[in-house]
Amino acid sequence: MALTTEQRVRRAAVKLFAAKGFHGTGIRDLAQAAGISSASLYHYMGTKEDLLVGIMRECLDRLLLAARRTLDSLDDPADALSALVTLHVMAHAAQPDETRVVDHEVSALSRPARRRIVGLRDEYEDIWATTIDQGVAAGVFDAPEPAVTRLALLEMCTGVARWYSPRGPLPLDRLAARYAQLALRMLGSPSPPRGTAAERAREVAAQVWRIRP
Amino acid sequence: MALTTEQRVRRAAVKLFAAKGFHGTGIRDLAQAAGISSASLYHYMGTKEDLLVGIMRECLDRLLLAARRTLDSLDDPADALSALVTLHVMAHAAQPDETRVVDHEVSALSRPARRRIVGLRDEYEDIWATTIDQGVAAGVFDAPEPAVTRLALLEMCTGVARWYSPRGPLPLDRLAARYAQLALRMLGSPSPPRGTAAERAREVAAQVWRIRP
Amino acid sequence: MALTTEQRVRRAAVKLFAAKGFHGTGIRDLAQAAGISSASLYHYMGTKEDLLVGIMRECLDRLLLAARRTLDSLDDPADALSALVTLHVMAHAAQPDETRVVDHEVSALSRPARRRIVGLRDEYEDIWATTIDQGVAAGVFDAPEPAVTRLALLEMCTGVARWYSPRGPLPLDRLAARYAQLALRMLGSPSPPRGTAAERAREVAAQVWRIRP
Amino acid sequence: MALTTEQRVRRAAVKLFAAKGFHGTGIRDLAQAAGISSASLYHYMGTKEDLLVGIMRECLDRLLLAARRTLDSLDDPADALSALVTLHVMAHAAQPDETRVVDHEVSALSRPARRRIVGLRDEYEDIWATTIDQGVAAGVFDAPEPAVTRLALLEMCTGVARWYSPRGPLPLDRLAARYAQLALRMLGSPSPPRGTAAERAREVAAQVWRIRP
DNA sequence: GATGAATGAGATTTCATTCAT
DNA sequence: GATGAATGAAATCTCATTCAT
Repeated sequence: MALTTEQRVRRAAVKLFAAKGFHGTGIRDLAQAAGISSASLYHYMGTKEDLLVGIMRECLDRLLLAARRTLDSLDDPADALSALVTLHVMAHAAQPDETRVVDHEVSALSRPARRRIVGLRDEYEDIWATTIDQGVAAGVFDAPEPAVTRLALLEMCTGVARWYSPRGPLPLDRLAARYAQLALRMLGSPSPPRGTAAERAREVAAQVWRIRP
Repeated sequence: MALTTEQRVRRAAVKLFAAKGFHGTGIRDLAQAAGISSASLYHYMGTKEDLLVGIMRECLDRLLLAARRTLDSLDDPADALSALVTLHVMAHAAQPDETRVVDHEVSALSRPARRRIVGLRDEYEDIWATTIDQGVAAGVFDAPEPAVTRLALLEMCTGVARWYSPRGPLPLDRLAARYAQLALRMLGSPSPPRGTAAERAREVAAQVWRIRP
Repeated sequence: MALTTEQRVRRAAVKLFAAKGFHGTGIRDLAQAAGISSASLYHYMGTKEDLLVGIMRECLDRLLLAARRTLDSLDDPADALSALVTLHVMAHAAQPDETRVVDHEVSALSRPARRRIVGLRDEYEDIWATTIDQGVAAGVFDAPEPAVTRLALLEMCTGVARWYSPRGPLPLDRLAARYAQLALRMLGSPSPPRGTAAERAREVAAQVWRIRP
Repeated sequence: MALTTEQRVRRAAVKLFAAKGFHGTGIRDLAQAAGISSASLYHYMGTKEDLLVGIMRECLDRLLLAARRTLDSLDDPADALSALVTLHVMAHAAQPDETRVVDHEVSALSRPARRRIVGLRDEYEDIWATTIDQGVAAGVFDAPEPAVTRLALLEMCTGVARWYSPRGPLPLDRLAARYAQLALRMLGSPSPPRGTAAERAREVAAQVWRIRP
């Protein structure tokens, strides 16, 4: 079960890009962290940018997969949003480095790569937008400016990656539940989140990220 | 009222650091954007890092000043939090570049500079923490995990800098009001934000950032 | 009358590109030969390719200038061809490094640069083609395949850059005269080259390359 | 009749060295063009330089062999020179890549390899020198500067490799005949080239290079 | 025979910074 | 004040080559 060199490279990159930024991370830093020479690095990646793109793609692909898989079995908008928040928070708490890279380094991408990555991000955000709209239409959400509310929610949840520590006092599932509560409050939703949503979100998280809260 | 060269340098740096990151911005980029030679740059700044520190200091100093000045005349915790949210949102919407630099480039600082900047940031966040604690103690806020709520609030409000555009459909004061509402909802506060808080926040914002909403 | 650094760079490049080829010459070789650091090199050139293009352009520009200036005052096709050969040989004998670079390193150019340089070369060769055609039309040249003859002539004369040494037994003007004779023989021209052509060619060579035979 | 891997490597090298130069051709380019991995390349060649030397040796060996075999059966200097020109032109037109490599990449060789290759080239040129000298001695050639004439002839003929295309309008034997005529004109030889010389040259070319004009 | 893995050395180019003018 | 000239260090990436499998 030892890691392959390729995996070691990827992990080193994720950690360093998150800590020092893409431009702040040198090829030598990467090589040293992966335990190989900087020339050998080029067996496992194309350019440094390819490495970045790979990290971002995988992270966003998983987020999209998780969101879609979850919503497939949830009809109630409050449940759906609850599940989205739970998943998003779990993902960002469990993979803070990956998600921070996705969040912070878009500007480091070349034009064509940026277009692709932003496309994925937009797909993901569209899922949130749709869910919110459905809740508003159903009369269970109160969101005068749905777009503003969506962005507020997303930024709030994404921010978890910037401060959550598994070594802190709050276990991951408690954190996620708390955030789901905050989200429903923001939407003026009277109903407390039902267990089903959180249950479903946890199942999917376990499948997609192998998170076991 | 023409800008001094020093101001031009500062503004160019803010824009470029925000757009491409500190490490992604070269000294020559700065010089070109400021309209001087890269050698002349060194008359107006110390090192590149000094420039970054200056930008961050000023931004945080203003935020702190604004927060303190506002709270001086507000007793009610709901009013106080309302005002803090309003100020924070206005600052981040009106100065997205400055605040993004503060937010994203802490890792680019050397150890001693980082300590100072993080110190300022912590001072600022302490004001929020105190305000929340007071609301909880007074029974007007429902925040089982006050620290989590504080971080959720801050990330939500800070995120404004990443997406708000003055050319969008939402005027700044409406945005701030909406965020204040969201914040109070998150805190389970029954009382709608009173006009005084927003009023006071706008006064201070006008003094500190010359924002006229 | 000391050389500027830029001139030293140019000369070093000409010598090294001619001796070891463009790809065989490293940036460090250039810097060392020019007596500056490799970083300083970039004050005086853009990229290594820009340096190559500059060398080629200048060389071809001069060749074109010389050819045009000469033909302006020569009507007789035999005289004209005589003068072209004389100029070409003098240029290639006096500037063997420049001309060898033009001759050998076209394949090292990027697509757009190559297009420009080959364009210049074609302009120059067109002058030869026209001159030969005129001689054939006038009945003074016998060239069953004018294009073949032109290429044979050009290759023969260009080759001078690959072997001629000013330290050899043959002075430059004797060499040029000999080549003019060979060229007219190849064209089956009965008339010996008149003095006017060589005279005119020498004048122009003195103007364009400051050659004093 | 499929090619062996070794032949594929050799041909790929010839093509690439001719097109991009020795230093401009990477080991990976070679491997890709030969359809094997770059590590496998080292089963079929020693170093990259060995490959170059092999190409040059073979090319020059064949040229020498052809020249010697031809002259064995030709006594008349005009016939001999005619045959030399014919052979040289045919070789350079039929194998432009090989001959261009011989011509352009001598400077890429290490000292000892260069000595050997230049030795072969000198042997070959000596054959031309001797033939010209004999013609001069016999009074059939007019060459005031025999060495200059030899170099002019060789450069003219070698140049064929730089422009001749089998897809052009001129068949190979017509081209060779034209060049033989040009050569004899340059030498002031009154006699038209007799059929025997061309005949013999064609026979040898067929043996040595399997050229069928 | 064939190749993925590996690398030290070196490629070109940019970096932030200094200094004489 | 302003800048062209200069540079050591470092950037990303490629080089030819070796070797265990």
